[in-house]
Amino acid sequence: MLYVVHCGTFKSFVMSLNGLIQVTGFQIAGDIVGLDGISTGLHQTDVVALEDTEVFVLPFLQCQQWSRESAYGQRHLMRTLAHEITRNRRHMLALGTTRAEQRMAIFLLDLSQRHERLGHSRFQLVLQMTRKDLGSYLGLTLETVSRQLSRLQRECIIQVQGKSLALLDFAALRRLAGVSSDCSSMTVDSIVDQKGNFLVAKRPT
Amino acid sequence: MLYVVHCGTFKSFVMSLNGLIQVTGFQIAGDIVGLDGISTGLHQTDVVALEDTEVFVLPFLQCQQWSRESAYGQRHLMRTLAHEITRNRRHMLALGTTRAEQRMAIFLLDLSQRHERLGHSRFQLVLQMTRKDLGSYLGLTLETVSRQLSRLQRECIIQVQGKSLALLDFAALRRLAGVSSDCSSMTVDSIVDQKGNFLVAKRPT
DNA sequence: CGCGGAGTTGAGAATAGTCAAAGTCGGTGG
DNA sequence: CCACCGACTTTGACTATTCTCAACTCCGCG
Repeated sequence: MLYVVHCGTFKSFVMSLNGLIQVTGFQIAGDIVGLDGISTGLHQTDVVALEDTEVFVLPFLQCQQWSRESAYGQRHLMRTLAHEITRNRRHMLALGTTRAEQRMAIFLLDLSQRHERLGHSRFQLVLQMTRKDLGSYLGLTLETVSRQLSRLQRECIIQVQGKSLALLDFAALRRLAGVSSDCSSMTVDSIVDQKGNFLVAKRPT
Repeated sequence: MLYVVHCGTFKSFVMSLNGLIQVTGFQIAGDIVGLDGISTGLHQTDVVALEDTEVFVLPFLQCQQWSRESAYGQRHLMRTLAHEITRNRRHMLALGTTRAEQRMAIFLLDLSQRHERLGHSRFQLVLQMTRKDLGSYLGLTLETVSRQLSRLQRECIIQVQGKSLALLDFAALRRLAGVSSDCSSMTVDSIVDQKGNFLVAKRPT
């Protein structure tokens, strides 16, 4: 099953056998839940609603049929999957190369942008997730999350009041995030070498 | 274009506008390169060969056609995409929840396992990537990578000699990795709550 | 009013990063 | 064939960031 979020917020997370949990994303209206199980029927990701929610249910079978019958449907499905992959890549980049403050800034900008795309304010939003969930998503402890938020508030970049949040200084946030927050505009193409060395050594004829 | 690796090793990485680079994976024989551009035709990931390599080229169009014409082809394509997603999720879990030592152990076990699946030794392998690439992949600096390898060697768990590597003590490696290395065996299904709260609040009729 | 979960804050510890120096390896050209 | 060069690696000392543990506060709810 796929689930298309109609309203509300979800968190999705993976769990390892030894009980470790990593939140892999937060889904709001328009997002799709359950992509990872699309072929096997088995989900490796769990999902929990963070507030009252509504979803549309989309059975895999129907999805596959749609994809087979219409070029548009196929294209759309693959685009969605590919988008999920690049989204995850960007998050990995954040987890692997940035510090707590920068990660937080990237997250806030991303959330704001998604809110805006839904027709809501980009300044005023609600953090439905707990600090712990947010920490897990960002690869930080809940204390570090709390401290970062406090710090951003002290510097008058945001204003936090429990779960409600106001973004006061986008310029500062973007500066902290590095330009990297909008790397979605990247269109680097295909198999290219950094230094002009060999790329694809040979192609079998 | 999709590229199926026939022999050799690739690294794939994403680059943010400000020049930060994160290696997102290493591909060996049997792996597929270029999935992220499958629908848009634009790749957000670059790929570089780490040694002499051969690849099979698979145009998107052909791929889509195959998928449309055969249920098996479609299933296979989606399975591949979904697998890529879960693989990335697992890596995110590692990046977000583990320490350097544990990450290194997980990586070594994973590499060994993939080698074995190709019919090679699971004890003896070659790290084609530089320490810097490996560090980038693991979200660590190259110095930390080097130190971790040295430490594992000092404890007689592995033996390193430049790029060639021998795994001496799998039990110890698995212990360090936590059981999490084989979370591929997880079959948790679908939308489930942690505490038995609501899951999907409502389903539109 | 008191309880409990969530959040904040502080102090000290641990982990990983930074900077710097020295060592290794492989390849190139004299 | 050997010396040298550059890229890669190792190691050490020091620093910065983040984690851990713990106390305390805030808020919603019975």
